[in-house]
Amino acid sequence: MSMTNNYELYKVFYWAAKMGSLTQAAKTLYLTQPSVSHAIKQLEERVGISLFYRNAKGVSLTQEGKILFSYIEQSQILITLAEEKMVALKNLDSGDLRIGGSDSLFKHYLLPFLEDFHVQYPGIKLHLKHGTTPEVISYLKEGRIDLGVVRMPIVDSLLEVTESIQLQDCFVAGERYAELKGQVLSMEQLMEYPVILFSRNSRVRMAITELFEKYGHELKPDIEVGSVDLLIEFARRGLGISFVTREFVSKELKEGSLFEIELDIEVPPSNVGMMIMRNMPISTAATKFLEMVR
Amino acid sequence: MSMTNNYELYKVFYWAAKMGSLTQAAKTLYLTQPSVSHAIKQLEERVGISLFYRNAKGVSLTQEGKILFSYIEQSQILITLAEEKMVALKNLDSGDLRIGGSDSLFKHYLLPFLEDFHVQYPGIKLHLKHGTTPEVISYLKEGRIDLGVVRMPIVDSLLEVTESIQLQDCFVAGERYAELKGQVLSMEQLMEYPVILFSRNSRVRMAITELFEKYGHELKPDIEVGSVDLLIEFARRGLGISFVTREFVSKELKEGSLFEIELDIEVPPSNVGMMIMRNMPISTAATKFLEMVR
DNA sequence: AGGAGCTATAGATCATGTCTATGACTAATA
DNA sequence: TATTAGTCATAGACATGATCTATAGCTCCT
Repeated sequence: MSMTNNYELYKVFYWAAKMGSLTQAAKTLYLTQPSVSHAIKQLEERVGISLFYRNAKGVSLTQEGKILFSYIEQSQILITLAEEKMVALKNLDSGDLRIGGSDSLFKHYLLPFLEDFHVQYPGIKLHLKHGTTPEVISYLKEGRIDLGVVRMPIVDSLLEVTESIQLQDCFVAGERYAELKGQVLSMEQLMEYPVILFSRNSRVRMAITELFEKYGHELKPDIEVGSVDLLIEFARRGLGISFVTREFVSKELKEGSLFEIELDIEVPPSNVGMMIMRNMPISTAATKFLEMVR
Repeated sequence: MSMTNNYELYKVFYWAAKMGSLTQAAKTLYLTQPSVSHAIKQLEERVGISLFYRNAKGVSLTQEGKILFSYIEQSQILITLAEEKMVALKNLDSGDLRIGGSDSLFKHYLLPFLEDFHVQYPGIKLHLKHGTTPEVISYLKEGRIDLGVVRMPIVDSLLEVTESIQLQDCFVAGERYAELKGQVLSMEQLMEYPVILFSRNSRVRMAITELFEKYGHELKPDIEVGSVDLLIEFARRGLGISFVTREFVSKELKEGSLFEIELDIEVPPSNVGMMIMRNMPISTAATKFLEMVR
């Protein structure tokens, strides 16, 4: 298929032409002069055209050699650029890191790591793609993100999930329901108040719904919102009792604008999971980021 | 200097990426699948980055692999174009043929060959560079022409000269000097008439001047012209006796507008010489042309 | 469950790229 | 003019490493 069947010869040709000397080319290529001489001879034989004039001070291209060189030069430059680019990617001087997850996890969990990473590797472009857990999983499988950050549990044989910090979800309310402070509510009691939940198909929403179901209750929210920020804000304004991740409202709990409502059952804690594709190579940037998170 | 130290690997990479399958790449490259697998593995190790995802139906590029491919693809395309160009040059579907010589030799000697050559190899561009013999020789040495066509003798150790047809120079005149028809003139007698010669540093001019000198005469032209056409035209119009190459005025001699003046000495014939550089590779086009001329 | 793809691995083989040593040549020196 | 110092070419030995065969492991599809 290829005329020469050895592209290595073009590298030798390139340097021989560029240096105007087989001896110099040999030095550049860390070869001996006879090797270069032999390589050029071979190339000429395979192409079937003389490419160089040999004279006492070195070599110079023939008419045909010049034509060949005009192509090969470009080709070699591209390879050099490619190699430089690869080194940059490896050194994390350049590249992309694409992470999928929920806005809340980005904001409340990942942000400090992202900041550190960006400071340390400013050449890496960060792409944050938010979506629900199933969306993030499919992004991952489609190769549109390098890693996904979601709430556990995840069961998918194609994914490799490493658990990160543990988070505790809980119900919180604002001053409006101050009478509940210090009390321990049953599920029935809780459900008498307006409940604010995250929108469907969120993992946290599913978890609490399932927990209530286990005890024979159907937890139906009075208000359904699409962001953790709204969940917090609504609770503060007294619109109801929000089910949120305790760690994400630590500021509000501390300053007292929200308080936690204790239940007579235990809401099981859940972990943050970092997902990557199983048995698939992972980019240098993603590897480095995962190391940082641990 | 080079990261991979084997550009051959890029060829394998290119085809593996292009085909999306190591097995298919192997077929394209006339290799076995393990060879390709091994080559890709090596490239990945040397670059230090995973380039492919391996899955059950073949391989697909990673993010980094895609970046590498964007460079390598261009590079490979250029090499392919280069190889196609080389084949075209070799097959004389493309290329240049640069010939140096005098206008008169082009017109009266080389023209039919040039026509034949052009018909047979229409893809080859012809460059005719006219000049005096020393000029043609220096063009040749500077590599600005592939071959030179001049009048013999040429003595230059750097040149390889092959003699071609023999030409006979002679004096001719037009009707104005009809009285000289049939006469045999001595040099002295000839010199009593106005003599028209080609401009200095032409080989023919030098030859006749030297011949006269040998007999103790100094041949000084009354008119000096720069082209053979003018030499002929001036003689026809009776401005004097021109020293021309007999073969170049055969038409005029036949139709009677010019007649040859016989001398009592013999003007030695001289050959046309085709010059190329000694010990220098010669282009395919030039080789073919030389073959045609013989 | 079985078959038909795919890629990976191990180990043997042998082609060929590379080396050393030397020669031939040219150009610029002494 | 002889010498020297550079060039590239050639020959033959050597060893690297590219390539092969054989085989295994895996995934998908029937």
